[in-house]
Amino acid sequence: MTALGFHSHDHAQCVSTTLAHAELYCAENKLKFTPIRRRSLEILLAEHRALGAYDLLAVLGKEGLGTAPPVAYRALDFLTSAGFAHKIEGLNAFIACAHLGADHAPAFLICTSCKSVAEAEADATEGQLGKVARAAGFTIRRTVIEALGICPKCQPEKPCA
Amino acid sequence: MTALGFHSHDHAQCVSTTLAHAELYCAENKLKFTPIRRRSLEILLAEHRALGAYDLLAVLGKEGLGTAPPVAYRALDFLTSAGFAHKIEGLNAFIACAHLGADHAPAFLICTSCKSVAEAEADATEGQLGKVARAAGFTIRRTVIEALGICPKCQPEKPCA
DNA sequence: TTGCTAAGTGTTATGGTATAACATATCAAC
DNA sequence: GTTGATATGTTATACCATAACACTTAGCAA
Repeated sequence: MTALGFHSHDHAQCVSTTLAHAELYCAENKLKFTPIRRRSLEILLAEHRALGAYDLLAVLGKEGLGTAPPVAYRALDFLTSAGFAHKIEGLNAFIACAHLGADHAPAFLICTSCKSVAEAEADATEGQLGKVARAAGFTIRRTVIEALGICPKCQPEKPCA
Repeated sequence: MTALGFHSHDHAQCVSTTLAHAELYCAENKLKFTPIRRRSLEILLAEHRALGAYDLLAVLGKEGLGTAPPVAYRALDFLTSAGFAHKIEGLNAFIACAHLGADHAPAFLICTSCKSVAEAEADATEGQLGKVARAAGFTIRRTVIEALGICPKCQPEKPCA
């Protein structure tokens, strides 16, 4: 279980391979990876940051792909349903999935200084939350696990670039 | 570590003792527990459910304590800062704290059927999230840990009253 | 081909959440 | 009683999200 997002990597490749996986996944599951949806995922992938729906919409608008809010929300609904993106509840914003394809319980480390977001796997049913839930007779359907704080690049010793 | 909220209890007493504790805490810390703030906490305490800011505002309004949104948000800011209430990010709603006074990292079990909310303690820095954060060199300042699911009363066998 | 159906898109309007900004009032400390 | 800090009143606005309906497109069946 590692947290992707705070270390450098070949970003162009990370984008293109993720898109390719999404393409494949849609083909296998008879999902329609339309231009708006594909482009929306590309836009999210372009950053390891969470984007608001209206941020996404602004980019789509510039490219002639739609200007009304439902355009963005529909694309985001599709991407989150397919597991290609997640919503960061603490920010009312969305981010491309870093572990594409798997049905998983994501956890996020969110830097409040530079706004970058790292995604980790956290099977909550095995952690403290799972223990509490079982003890209470509570059945977990979905978890929201987010840590707000300071990423390694933004630690006091080396301020964020 | 237990999850309060899904079992029955003496609610009137739970409200009054919590208010008394809040009163004491404010006196000790030179915080001003004004009528709006006190009444807002009472309103939240009256339910083991999360209330939206505008739900709270509606009640305050009926009682002549203010009708404009900032009234509710200021009261909620005070209550959350003092640790008397928490925001449930997944619901954009607020709930009275069940472990008043302690500076703690709350975790919530939220029933999507009857909307009741249980609060548990979850010191995230000791769990999986803490491990991931340390491995990534990330410093946690605040955590959002919420499980959406079905509470014991709402399990299929015994539908929610 | 035609026609049906399901899914996607375009658009308008509206609802729900949250805060900026500035005026006024209150209260404790000096 | 003046000052300064904090709280409140108020208006306006910004941001986040969805309802509802018209229209289009793709895939499939007769």
